Amino acid sequence: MSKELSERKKKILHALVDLYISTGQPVSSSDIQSKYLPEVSSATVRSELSALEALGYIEQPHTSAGRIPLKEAYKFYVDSISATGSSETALTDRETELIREKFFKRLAHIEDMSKEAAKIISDATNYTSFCIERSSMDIEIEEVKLVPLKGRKAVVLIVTDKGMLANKAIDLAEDVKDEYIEAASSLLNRVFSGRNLLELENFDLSEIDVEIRGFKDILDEVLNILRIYVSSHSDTVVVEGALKMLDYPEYSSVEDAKAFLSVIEDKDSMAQILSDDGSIELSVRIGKEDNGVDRCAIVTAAYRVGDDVVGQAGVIGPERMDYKKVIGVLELMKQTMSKVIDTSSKHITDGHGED
Amino acid sequence: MSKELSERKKKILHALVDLYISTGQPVSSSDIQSKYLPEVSSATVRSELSALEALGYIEQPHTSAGRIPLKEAYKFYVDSISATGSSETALTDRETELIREKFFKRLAHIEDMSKEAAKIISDATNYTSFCIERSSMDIEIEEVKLVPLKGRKAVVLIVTDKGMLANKAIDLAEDVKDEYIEAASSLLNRVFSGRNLLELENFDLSEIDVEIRGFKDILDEVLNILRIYVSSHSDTVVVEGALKMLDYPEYSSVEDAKAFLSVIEDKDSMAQILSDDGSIELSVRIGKEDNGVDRCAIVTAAYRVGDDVVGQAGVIGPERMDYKKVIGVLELMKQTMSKVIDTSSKHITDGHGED
DNA sequence: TGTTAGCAGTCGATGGGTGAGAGTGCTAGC
DNA sequence: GCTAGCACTCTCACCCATCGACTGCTAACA
Repeated sequence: MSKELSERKKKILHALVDLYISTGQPVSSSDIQSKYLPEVSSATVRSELSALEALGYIEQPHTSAGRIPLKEAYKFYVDSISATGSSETALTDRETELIREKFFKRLAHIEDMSKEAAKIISDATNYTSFCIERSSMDIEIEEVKLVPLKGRKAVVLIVTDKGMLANKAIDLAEDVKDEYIEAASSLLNRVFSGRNLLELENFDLSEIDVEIRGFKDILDEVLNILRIYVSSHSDTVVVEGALKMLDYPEYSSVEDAKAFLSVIEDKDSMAQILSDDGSIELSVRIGKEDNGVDRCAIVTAAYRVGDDVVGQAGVIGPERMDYKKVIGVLELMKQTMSKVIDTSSKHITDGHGED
Repeated sequence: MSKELSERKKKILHALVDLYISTGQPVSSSDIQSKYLPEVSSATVRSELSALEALGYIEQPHTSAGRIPLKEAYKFYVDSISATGSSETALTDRETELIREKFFKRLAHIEDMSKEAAKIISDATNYTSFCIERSSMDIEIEEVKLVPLKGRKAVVLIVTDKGMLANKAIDLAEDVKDEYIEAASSLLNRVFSGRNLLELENFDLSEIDVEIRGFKDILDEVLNILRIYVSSHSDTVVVEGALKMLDYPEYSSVEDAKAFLSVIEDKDSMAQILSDDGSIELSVRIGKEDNGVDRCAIVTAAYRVGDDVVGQAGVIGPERMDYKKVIGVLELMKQTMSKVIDTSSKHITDGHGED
């Protein structure tokens, strides 16, 4: 790929992508000429176009058709957007304000923040969006409580520095005395307090078997709760507006639609697809992936609190995507998410049990 | 609709639906004759067919095509299945055993039982399936506990007769003494113990304002937790295999597919669609609904524990559905679900908190 | 009266042929 | 280096003829 294109070639290439994004139709030399380059003739544009085709930027579906952009053309286009101070023409001030407002208003409840964020992004862009929360698992247990209930039941409470708590009702073997509960409580605290959740994965009870004696069952229970917690709180992926992709002619056949949806709805494959560019500020990937989302472009942005990346959000759509708008919205998301999380993480978060 | 069809008409109608279900193509007189009625000629079948058409059971897409079943024909077909001791030919013994085994094995964890059940049904039938859990809300609060944690935090535990528990960390205004906690605990118990969750919806704190004094905040918190619990634990709907519908030619256009999927994935509209025949043992609804799932058949079965309907599961598919198989699988579901729930409801169920 | 064979009629699906339209590449001239 | 003009290519939409699948009807038969 030759490093530098002439200014006119750049202009033409940019125009072609612009037109293709808005119409979805192959772009002809005269389209470009009349709307973007009135100072030259279409024949000139044509010769430039065949040069660009030789360079691998664009192609013709067939001889008598216009040109459509290839991957390289989109890359060039995205680069040229980011270079020229992104959010300049993408969103109007009014739109920006509206979206920003939504972010601040709807993200008040931190529990399903990623879901709400994905919704906002999908609504604003009209593409399928996703949000992935990287659970750092850098969570420390502060306190473990064993609370006796009526009957032979008890509840285990686990309090962490991030304020989360897991609880589970357990059956006790027999009616037990307060002393037993207290002893168990203090043992549990000695064993678990101050530990990081990650260490627990290969935690061996025998390390501390001097004292366990009658408490083995309870220790096992607690360990089990923690393991379930860790495994169920790995990265969570939320997808919103999956069906929006079907609005675009790229996915007008049911087979394609089905293939797309089955990848999109499988959290695991999504997590994997997105794992590559976890920490990249703003990543744009275009074109063939060997993983089922062919002919797609994926734009992701990481949001962070302080220096830590806590999640990513993004958009998945046809290659022919309104990159300007998408990038604009995602920039907005980054700013607001970081702020919202930062302010709300000071409060303890809640969890309500499930049946 | 004339009350009784001649035996031969019944046989022909049944044959027609059978053939149409398996091929999806309009059925011709000679198809029926050769495969189901070799003792008469196709001309005879033809005259019977036009009689059945006049009766409103079947129709011709166009003059030179075979007949396809109408709603009435499906109804007749389903009735004739249920009449002849359903699960006779539907599933082989081996299949039955396999499915039954799956039910017993995979439904061990009661938390996501409906999800698993839906999965099994969808796998077994190859149709989109759903499962709806009717949360009776007939839940009584047994005990409320206020557990102090380190710092200024405390956890509210609510234990119900169904074993569920909701918890939430709350901030206390200031460092409080044990006596305060104890007093609050006993007040909470006096106020809430023995109450049914449903009464709480329009519960007025002022009723008991004699004693609340310094405890108003905590009472509010608890009430709030309960309300959130009630609202988030209304009927839950799970859908599995939504994309399977797209395998059937009935939904080969993207528009149709999209319309279908957007109804299916909206829990509320699903809940509404299914609310009609909540307590019906086995309900089959075929054809035009004014709610978005056109040209669909919906088969639902209620499962119960004792006399209470605790949920429904079912299948949604093209009118041209393998009713024998579906009904067979759902029968199996009813039996096993009831048993599984009954045995496992003796244990207390757990809930682990979320962040 | 019910059943059957035979036949004409109807309609959808398929496939080749045609003409219009869109866009290009090439060439010659400025 | 640019441009006007023109020949060329290819798709798309349309028409038309043909084929095949069924039916409905009629007349004959038990």
